[in-house]
Amino acid sequence: MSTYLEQLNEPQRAAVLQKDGPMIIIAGAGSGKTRVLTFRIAHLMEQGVDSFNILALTFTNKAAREMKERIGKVVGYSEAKNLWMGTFHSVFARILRSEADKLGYPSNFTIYDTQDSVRLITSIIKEMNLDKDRYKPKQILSRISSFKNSLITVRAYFNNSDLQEADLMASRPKTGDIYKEYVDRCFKSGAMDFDDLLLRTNELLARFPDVLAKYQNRFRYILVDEYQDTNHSQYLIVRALADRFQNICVVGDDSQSIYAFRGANIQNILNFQKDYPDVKTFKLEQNYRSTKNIVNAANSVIAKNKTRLDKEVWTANDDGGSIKVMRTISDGEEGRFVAQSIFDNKMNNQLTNDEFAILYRTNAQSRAMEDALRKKDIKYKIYGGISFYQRKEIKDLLSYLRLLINPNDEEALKRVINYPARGIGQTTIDKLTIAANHYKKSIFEVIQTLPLLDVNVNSGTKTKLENFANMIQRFQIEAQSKNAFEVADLVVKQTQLVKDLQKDGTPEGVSKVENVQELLNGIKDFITDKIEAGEDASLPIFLEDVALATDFDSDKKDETPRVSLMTIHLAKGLEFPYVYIVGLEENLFPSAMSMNTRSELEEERRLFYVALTRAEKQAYLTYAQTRYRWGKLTDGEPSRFLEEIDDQYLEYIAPRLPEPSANRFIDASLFEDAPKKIRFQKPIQKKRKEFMAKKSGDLIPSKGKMKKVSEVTSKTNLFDSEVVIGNIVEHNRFGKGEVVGLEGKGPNKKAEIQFATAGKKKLLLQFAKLKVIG
DNA sequence: GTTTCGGCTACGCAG
DNA sequence: TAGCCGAAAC
Repeated sequence: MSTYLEQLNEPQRAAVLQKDGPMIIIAGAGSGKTRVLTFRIAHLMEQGVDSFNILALTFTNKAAREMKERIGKVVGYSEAKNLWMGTFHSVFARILRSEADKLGYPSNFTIYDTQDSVRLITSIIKEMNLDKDRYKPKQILSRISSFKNSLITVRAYFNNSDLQEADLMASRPKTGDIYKEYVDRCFKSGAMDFDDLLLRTNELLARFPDVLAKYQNRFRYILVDEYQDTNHSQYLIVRALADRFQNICVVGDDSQSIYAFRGANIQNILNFQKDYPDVKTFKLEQNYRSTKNIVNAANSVIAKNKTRLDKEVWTANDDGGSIKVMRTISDGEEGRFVAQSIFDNKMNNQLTNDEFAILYRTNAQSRAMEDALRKKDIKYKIYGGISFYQRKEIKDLLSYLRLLINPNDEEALKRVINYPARGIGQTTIDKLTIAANHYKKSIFEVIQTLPLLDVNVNSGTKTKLENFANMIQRFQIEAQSKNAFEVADLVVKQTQLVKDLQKDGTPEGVSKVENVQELLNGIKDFITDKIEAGEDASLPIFLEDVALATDFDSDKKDETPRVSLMTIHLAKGLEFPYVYIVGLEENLFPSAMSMNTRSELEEERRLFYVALTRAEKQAYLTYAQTRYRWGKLTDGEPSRFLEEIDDQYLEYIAPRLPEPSANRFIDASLFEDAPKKIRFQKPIQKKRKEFMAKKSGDLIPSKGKMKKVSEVTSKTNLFDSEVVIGNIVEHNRFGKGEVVGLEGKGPNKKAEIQFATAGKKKLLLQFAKLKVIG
């Protein structure tokens, strides 16, 4: 028996050894799921399954890379290289490229990102003379996206009176027309959006039985990770591919299904047993990641959900510390608390930045955290938000590259046709667009054949257009003999893109130039990496990687350790010793938009479950009483999720005020974001009010675990985690002193302090108003 | 045709 | 607060 099997527990081993037939692995948080998947694939290969016949669909490209790496260690890298492993989008984008002609697409089709899609829809709405306030482009796109994810094509839409009626009732009767135009324009541009990558794969497999047979035959063993987050479109692809051999293994955790908003259907995992009646079920319930306190607290919350598969997550790990709950007066103070706490934990426990993560519900919350971390000089990295590839200067350069690969790419063309400015304005673009629709050509084709067409542009503009088209064509010719980096470099020089950025001279301009440089370096790295791996290093592949890249994919290896900041959605699958979950307020988390239905609220609760189960050693939960939202100061109440955690796992801690500033009596930073106005508490339900009062220390706590009350004085009570031997502290009466000893536990914890003037004293931390100053 | 400025709106998560 | 869009000025 191979040695790796000995590293597994009983259910893990059983799941690895189950070779054929449909199977489902219900994997609780931190239950060693990746290890099982890895070993299972390695085991299949050792059993003689050709790596070429295995398809593994992961949630991120990074997960795929890491898994390949680990499998390589077991079975050898040359074998592992042939595995088909990646996200749905990247695997099927690759397959679609090789089959594109069957669907009438060029193999160099562009992948539109959300921004491209929104811009296209915006221009369609404008061209159709529709009210953009009624037809909000983002909303329309999300509706179109949900159509596509449910395999509702334009034709299906117009055959479905319910859908049309729904749009009519929503005062958006032209939704179907926009959908049709959007699909047509994408097709004409040789572009697929994210949803098309799945929809067109379905189309390919449905319309071409020989293609289906080919891939069924190739992918004899299929594994799908994070199955609870697959949408209908993905579900159908998997089912079609697995239909012949039925060797389908799905892994997931219904408690961690958090992507309903993009069409994920939790029923896929709940119904798997119905889809494959002879399915073998495995449950991984032992958590290896977190302390008992964290696991039990998370269990106590998720138990409130009704829609669940039966399972019991447990751990043999230590109890660990209680989960710390912190109330602050503002989002700014919340940030300072987190930064201070990270600072203290680092000092007291000899930790590095990368052992901490700050998780939030919305990207907008990162700012307060960033400010506080920067002030404390703590290095951090933000994941998500506006990614590198979405920056204007980067997208502009990428658009040139896209355009020379696929000149029909309308969104790319519109971005660069007048950037840097070359006298081709909106009026001209509008005329070209009309002509393109009329002649059923792409805009680029219209420009190329301008003399033959009846387009009302003056001769000066015609020359400018010709020059532009000639330049793109020159790039295309050069691209045939040059590599991706050389082409990009040429584009930068010829278009004078960098010169344009340099001329404004502002710090933003400088950083933009640096970004362009970084992109060029990125292309260089891409080429080196691919050539080393013996893979395709061409420009189209680079553009595809970029289009499907997530923030984790561009992780630099050499960097200094940093605190990770990200949304909870992004944190799925990750783990950190210390986790701060911030912004635990009603209307923020759970989100105000997710409180209308039970299922929405259950999804928010799963999201909280995901957040909590990221923590290995210690979790902190914070909330702010006031917060800037939409540029306004708003009041908040503590999140219901705080109430839902069984109280025995929580500890409400006191604010530790920031380090003294130059003026030791008045700390200016305390007032930076003081509420500009004081509002009266709005009437709230009794229970919540009591809860809030309790958590905030205004009432005497019934269970005696509340330890702190004062926020007004500059000195405050200190607790277990916050004072260590060697700390310099300050006491109201005794002045400064050094902590020379600690004894007792919890509320009885005492510190022995050598005061400079008052001598040695033993003080109960629970009562002594101390301030750590060094 | 290009640039700038002011008003409006947005903060829900993502491949 | 920021980013976007349309109007006005150049």
